[in-house]
Amino acid sequence: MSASTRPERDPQDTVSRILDAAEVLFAEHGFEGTAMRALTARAGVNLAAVNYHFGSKEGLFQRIFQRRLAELNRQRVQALDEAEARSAGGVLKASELMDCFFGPALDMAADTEHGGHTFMRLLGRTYTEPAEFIRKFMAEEYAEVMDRYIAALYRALPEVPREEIVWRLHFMMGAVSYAISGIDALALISTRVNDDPALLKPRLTSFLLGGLRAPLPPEAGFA
Amino acid sequence: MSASTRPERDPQDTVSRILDAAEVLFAEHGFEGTAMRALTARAGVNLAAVNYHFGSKEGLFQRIFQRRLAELNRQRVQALDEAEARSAGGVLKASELMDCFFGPALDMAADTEHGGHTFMRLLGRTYTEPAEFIRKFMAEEYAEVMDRYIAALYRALPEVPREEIVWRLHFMMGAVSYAISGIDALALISTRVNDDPALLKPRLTSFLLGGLRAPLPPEAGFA
DNA sequence: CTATTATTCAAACGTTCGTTTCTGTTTCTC
DNA sequence: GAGAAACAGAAACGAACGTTTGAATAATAG
Repeated sequence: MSASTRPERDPQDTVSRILDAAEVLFAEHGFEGTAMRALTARAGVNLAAVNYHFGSKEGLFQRIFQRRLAELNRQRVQALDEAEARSAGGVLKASELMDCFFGPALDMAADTEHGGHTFMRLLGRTYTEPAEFIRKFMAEEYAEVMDRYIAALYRALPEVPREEIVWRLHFMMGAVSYAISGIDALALISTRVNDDPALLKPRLTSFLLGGLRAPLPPEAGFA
Repeated sequence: MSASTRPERDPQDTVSRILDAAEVLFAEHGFEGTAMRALTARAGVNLAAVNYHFGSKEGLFQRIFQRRLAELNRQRVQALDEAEARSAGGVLKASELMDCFFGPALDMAADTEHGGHTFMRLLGRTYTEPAEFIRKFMAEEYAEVMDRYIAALYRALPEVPREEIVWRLHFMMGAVSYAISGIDALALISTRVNDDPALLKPRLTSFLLGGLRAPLPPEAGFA
């Protein structure tokens, strides 16, 4: 059994096995709550493999976000590019912009076969546990796409002050993030509800559009 | 220096000093990310004090939620009771219900002097890191208030299916939670924005109402 | 005052953590 | 096929973790 045995493991396999296992465990137990030994055991690799391939646990965490978040925001920018090209200089409607921005995120969240859903849950978690070492990275990754969408939304809704748009985009991202983290939090507020993921997107879209186009709040601060 | 020295420490002080310090650190670094030694050092108490007074780290975590969450949901039920009494059997408007439900949360989040703001940040985190031992407790704590508000919202908006109301309440809680966690996540999406906490409440309320009253999504699922 | 209880404290417990080291094995290069 | 580079694997590293212990001190009751 020397010349006939095939190599038992794909050479590039170890890295992606670690990434997949880590995505699941980080999403489930958080960064601090995930032990290297549990992680490597799930991936079926040696304990030292993470440090060898990613340098450290933090390096692994960062790499997970790189491969997913870059792709997500690339899709968002591309969707906006295409929509703007289609409109030929005209102003895009807010509903179109919403589809371009949240569509890729919701599609990724609906993908349960390639880990997209898992990553979106992890992303939702990470917004609320802003580890210092990931904050700067996230800000860079989001800078371009945010600037472009805020500008486009302002053109679509000139009657809404720019600052209000920033706030409402913030609110919307919160709603989406929770909607994706989904069943867990939903079970908190009511037992047994139809959680068909195919229905989430239209539900969420109409809710978000309603919020985005809501009447402006009464101006406070006159005293 | 024997008879003249006063007792140096308030007897009940240790417990609340621990609770306050833990609230801050759990909100900042999460449950797993907070070390007992860092916690007791911040509180200025002995390392063993947490286990003595709360049994365990988990016991302390649970106690934090008991003292705040019970009060929060008590205010919500009371606000609903009073509104229903005022209306004398009439149907409450959705905007009134929103004020009753989210008002106490936003007020608590605006209280930076007694730790209310810190706790609401911790609460937002905890929704997304559903530790098994806290999930059941949260569900119990929320059961009554959720049932009552969902029923009241359905009376206010009979044209919106009950299931849609549950979803939209879910979306709204997500938006509120992110809005409260606030500046941190907001800095991600745009630099320099007016973050006056007094303006948050009206901003958020109009956004939420817009979403709650939005046109229903196109019915999917005929295929 | 004495006896009892409640609390504080320093020290140590055993365990688990992320990381490193070093040896063995495979894979590529010439 | 020899040498170099890349990778896998077992074992150990020191540090930090949550918790426990037992003695010292403060408060309380009879």
